[in-house]
Formats: sequence, C-alpha cells, structure tokens
Amino acid sequence: MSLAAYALVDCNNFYCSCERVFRPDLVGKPIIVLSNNDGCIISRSNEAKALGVQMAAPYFKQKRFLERNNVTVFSSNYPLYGDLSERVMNVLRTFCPDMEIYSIDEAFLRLDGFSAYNLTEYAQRIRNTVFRWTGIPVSIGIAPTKTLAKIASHICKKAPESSGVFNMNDFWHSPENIDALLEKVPVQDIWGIGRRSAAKLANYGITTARQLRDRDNAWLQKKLTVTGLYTGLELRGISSIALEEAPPVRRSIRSSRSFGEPVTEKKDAQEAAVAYTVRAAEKLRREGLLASTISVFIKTNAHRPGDQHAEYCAHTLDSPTDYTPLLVHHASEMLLRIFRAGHKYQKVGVLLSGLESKRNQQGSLMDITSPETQEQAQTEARLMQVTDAINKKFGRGTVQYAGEGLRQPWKMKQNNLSPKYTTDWKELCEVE
DNA sequence: TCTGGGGTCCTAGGACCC
DNA sequence: TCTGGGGTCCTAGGACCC
Repeated sequence: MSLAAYALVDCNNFYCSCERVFRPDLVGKPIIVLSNNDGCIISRSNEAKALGVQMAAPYFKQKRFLERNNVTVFSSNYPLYGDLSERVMNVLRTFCPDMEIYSIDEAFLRLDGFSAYNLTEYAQRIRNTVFRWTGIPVSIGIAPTKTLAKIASHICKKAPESSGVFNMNDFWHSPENIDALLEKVPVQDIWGIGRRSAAKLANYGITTARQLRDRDNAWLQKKLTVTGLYTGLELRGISSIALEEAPPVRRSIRSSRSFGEPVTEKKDAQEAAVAYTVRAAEKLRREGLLASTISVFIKTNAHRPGDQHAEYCAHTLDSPTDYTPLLVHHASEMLLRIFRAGHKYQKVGVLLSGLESKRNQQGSLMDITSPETQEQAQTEARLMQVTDAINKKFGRGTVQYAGEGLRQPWKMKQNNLSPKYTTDWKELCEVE
C-alpha cells in the first residue's frame, strides 16, 4: 500500500504578502502588519524578521526602532486579506478537490490519489500557479499525516534550498533520516503543543519531536489528554486527525475590540456593547443562524495591576433569535449591570452562543404560534433583510442603531491602513 | 500614553435522574 | 430513612490554534 500524503499549503508572511501585492515597490524591503487597534506586530516580511523584529511585540515599544530601520508599517486590513485568501483557495481547489481550508492562510490537501505524479513536482506546479495568479508566495509541506505536514512546511520555510516544497514522504522509508529530522524540531513547534504543554514536557526531559513520538500511548494520554495522544500517533505517521472538508458547524459568534482610548463612562461602554451586538447579529443572519444565549463581558487592562475588574454576564432567551433590537436590548441591559464606575476599561465584548440553523426552526415555529405572532416575526425578518441589504450595498453603518452612538470615542485606532483595493469600488487600485 | 480578535476542544465537578 | 451504581447534561476553566 502506498503512503498517505497530506500537503499543507501555507502562505508566506500572509498579511505582509497581501500588502505587497498592491505595493510592489516594497518587495525586498522590511514591512510589518499590526493587530487591531495598532496594538502589536502580527506579520513580518523576511526582511523585518532579519532585522530582529519579534512576533507579537507591542508596537509602541518598537516604533522608534522600526522608524530608524525604514520599516513600512500597516494597520491590519482584513477585508483585503479575506479577499486574497479566497483567491488563493480557489486556485488550490483546481489542483485538488480534497481540501480543508484550515485558516485564512493555510489549507490541507489530500494528495493520495495523485500517485501517478511525482508529488514534489506537482506541489511545485501548485506553488508556481498560486504565485502567478494571485501574487502570493506559498510553502508546501508533504507528509503521511497532517501534524507531520505542518512540520514539513516549517522545515521548508527555514531551508531556502527546498525551493518552497518539502516532501517528507520521499525518505519516509529510511527511519534514520526521519529520526534525525524530528530530533531537530523543538517540541513547542509541534501543532497542538503550546507553551504550557511544552513546559510540562520539559519537566520529563522531553524537548524534541522525536522524544515525544517515542513515548507510549498511555503516557501521552495521561499527561496531555487525548489530543496529545493523537499528536503522538501522527508523529509516528498514523493519521489520527482527519481532513475536514465541510466547514464544521459554528458554535459561537464573538465580537469584541479593545478601545482606542480607555473608557471610563458608562455610556461609552454601552455604545460599544450595542455596536458589537449589531455586528455579531449581522454575522448570525448572514450564516442563517439563530442564537439562544447572549453574553457580554467587560475588562480592564491586564497590564495595569492597580486597576482590575473583569466581569461577564449571560442571558438565555425564551426562544432563539436573530433579531437585532432584541439582542441589543439584552446586551445593553447586561452591560449596565456589570459596569462599575471608577475603572478604566480596556475592552467590551459580545458572545452569541447556543446557535442553531434558522431553517430547522421555522417549520416548528409555524406549527405552534398564533397568526399574530407569525405576522410579527415576518415583519421583523423583513426589517432585518432591508437593513442588511442597505448596509451591504452602501457600506457598513449606513443604517445604524441609535445606541451605537455617533461620536464613538471608544473606536479603535487604525493609523496606517492601506486602501481596500479589492473590496470597495471607491478605493480600487488605479492604473496609469 | 500605547500590549489583537475570534474560535475550538477537553476535563472535572456539580446537579439531577432512575 | 439509608444506601449505591450509573448515566446525562451543563458549566467553568484550561489549553490550544491562527
């Protein structure tokens, strides 16, 4: 039987690469992309990495250094990244229909059926095509399991001579090569092993992927739960984490942001809670879902130990809904309940959970409710449809809820935003 | 002055039931 | 009144991911 073959296609420094597609003048130069609120650094070009710029470093601490070194800085522009991601995924699908979109910049492909091809060459073709059609450079790791494919893609990024593809299957049948390779992988670089588990494993003298692989199943399960057991099996080449081709059913929708400035006024925190509820409810309807529970949380800045307050409040509705005014009403009320004057708040968030499909619900609703209730439900649904349609056509916030406020002093910072080149007619790229 | 946002899964423990 | 096993469901907290 031939070896299973999973490929992980991973976009290189994805957000930076997206910015460069529209700014070719920045190719070969150091650039970075910041998190929301211009808080910390979440993507670095190779040139920025070479300067020693650290991932997740707070921007304000690096600002001087970045200026001195002529690093170009971008606020994150998610509509742009989402659009380019979709284009990359569409190209990949033409090469392999057995595909799992794992994140905005990664996809797993199941390449078993392509044994007639030389897989390394096939991956090379995928890589070249993605770059030609979208401008995004990718790395591809191939191995008998998803966990090993992740490792293969890391290896490939670190080794320039791999020319963007690393195929572990090519020498799977020489165990000493695989041993040598896994020996060089630190345990915390393995998919599914985070900081806490790595620290725990270090206490048992386990610091490399090879050492983890060689522990027995019972030990792995005892120390790291079943997820750790699966990781161990996958490191041995036994596929235990399946390809998920259909996106999993969503369980929750969250909307939360750090404030641009610390918030001390109840009214401002309440506006933010309302605004986030409006956004979460839009997403709910876009995906044809209803929520049965809404929660609101508020917190102060964890980096300011002198002023700490964090609280959370949940409300379960009589029946699941996607009606914004009702959700806004509950969110607003809960916020007032958890807000305490005298604190400098950093963040408010809204979580919708207990989600179910609207389609399943409608039938049963019709059976048991009165004509008046049905009519009201239809009026509400139409109102939501109309506001969604207007906001889609003319831009978010064209129709706004009064509770969201107008001045919005709590709004996040985005001082280095690039234009919406691909998703907004007003900001299309101009060609001269 | 300034430190992201949005998700999932697993386990333990409590409440409740037969 | 006391005793017991076994099952389900829910929630909070921890850990992980990109």
